[in-house]
Amino acid sequence: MTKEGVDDRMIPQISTPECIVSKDERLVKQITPKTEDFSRWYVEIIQKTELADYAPMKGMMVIRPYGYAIWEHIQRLMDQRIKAAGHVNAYFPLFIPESFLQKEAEHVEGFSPQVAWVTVGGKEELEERLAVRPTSEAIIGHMYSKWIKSWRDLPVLINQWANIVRWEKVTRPFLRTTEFLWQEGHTCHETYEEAQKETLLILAMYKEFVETELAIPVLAGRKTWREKFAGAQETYAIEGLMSDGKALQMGTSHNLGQHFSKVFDIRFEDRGQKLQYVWQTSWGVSTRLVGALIMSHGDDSGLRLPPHVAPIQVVIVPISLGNWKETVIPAALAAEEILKKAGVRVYLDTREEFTPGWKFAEHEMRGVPLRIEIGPRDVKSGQAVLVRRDTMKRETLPLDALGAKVPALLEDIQASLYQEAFTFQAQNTHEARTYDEFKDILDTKRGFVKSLWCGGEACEDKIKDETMATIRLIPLEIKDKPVHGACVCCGKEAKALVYFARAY
RNA sequence: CGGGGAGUGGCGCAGCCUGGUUAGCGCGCUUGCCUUGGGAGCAAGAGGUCGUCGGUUCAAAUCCGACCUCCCCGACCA
Repeated sequence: MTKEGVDDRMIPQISTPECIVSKDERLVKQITPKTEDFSRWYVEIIQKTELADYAPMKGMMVIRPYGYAIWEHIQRLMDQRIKAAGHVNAYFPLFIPESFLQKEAEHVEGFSPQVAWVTVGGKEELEERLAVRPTSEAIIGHMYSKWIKSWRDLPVLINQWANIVRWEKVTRPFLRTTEFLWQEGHTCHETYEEAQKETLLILAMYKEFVETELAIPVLAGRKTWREKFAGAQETYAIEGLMSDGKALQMGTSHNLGQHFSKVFDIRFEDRGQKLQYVWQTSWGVSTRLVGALIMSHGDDSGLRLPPHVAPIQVVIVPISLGNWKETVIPAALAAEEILKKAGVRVYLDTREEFTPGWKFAEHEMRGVPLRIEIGPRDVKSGQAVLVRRDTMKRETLPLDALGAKVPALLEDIQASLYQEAFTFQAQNTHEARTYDEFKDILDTKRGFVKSLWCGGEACEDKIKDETMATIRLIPLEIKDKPVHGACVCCGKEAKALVYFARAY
């Protein structure tokens, strides 16, 4: 499929209407309502809208064309940003020798429970078993040590788009699967400061990306020691609040310090002719973002896709009445052409085996941001009926105004989806000063809980044990502004203001 | 990994307890007619090794065992 075009294969392959519609009722009835059972709603949306399907192996899924098209838009928009920030793409091997993985002690300890191993090649037992990459720091570190000799070789700014395998015990489509797709950036710098600058630059880039393109507001901040990436010096992340009140980590950016350069011997001669270890970063976002889209914007009728990443931005449904093939179709084709010229991903649904009403419900479920209805009445009056998926509001528009108006309308939908999610996040972020207050909020309201924390792991663990909530982030600004007050858990002098939540 | 639930045409289910001709139903699918402004109607068709493997039995969707997969609640999880 072309960048801005809509491939025919993007249209539904299997359709299973199961309901008779009366005007005032919810149209898409084959999905369990969100409020009734969020988990069930989530998996049903994925299957019925053909985003993905379960593979026969535990924890693995097939990303189907409609779901993959969303990922391709995410890739495209993210790749542009990564390159604009000076990075280049490369590809490293899927397999990593066990000895490489074991060089960084914390790294191997953190990942070993989740690593899949290759022990046999053909019929030969391998001398050294190979890890299927759970992340690529080790293999990339090895290569960097060969490539970097001088400060003139720095910085190294490389990204790769790849698949990753982590043997998870509990899996859910898109949110946590045994194999997933992601991008991982791996950079090397002359100084700690430069690496730190890169780490925060990427964090800001992720936040801007997710908010601009996915219309999901996120918090950005630092992770606690407990939640940090195995092998990193500091981990930063963006966290979104899903519409069931649980937080989702949507991207991480690590300052690796010299942890990996020391064990992989990545050294360079600096400007003062001294041998030094490089300072590194790594960072990634994954197909989990597709899960975030579903859980942030979806409603009881199905998906609501932000126009920037929607495989189909506009669907034109011709109303088949009377001699519609002679009257309506030419008008619909003209409208399609105008929209294509305006850069809109448009699909004209001329399938005759489905009624217009059926198509309305189907495209609604699949989250198409804007529907344009053109019928005999409209052709006569030279207009079309537009229905936006986010608000379900309809308006009429002269046919010759489509080219000018629709792109702006799509931007408006994008903005309103963001605004709605932002309001939700704001309304579900609460402050708690006492532990009783804290527990009450988690029990009755969920969402983010903003509280003071003493910095002790004992409190962090106790809160997790008792409430299932974890520290999602320490906001960045608190480093500069010391806090005053008591820890929400132990009451001792607090060191930081943090966001807690139950998380995926 | 622990506790609970489930697996029968593409989807949703009945049948199982109490084994016995041809495994049913709704939706979808195919063909034809007729329709189409919010998931139309009629008619005729196609589609199943009942999750897998093994056991009991003259006989297994049904009883027994093991395994696989999914869902829920925990434990674990950069």
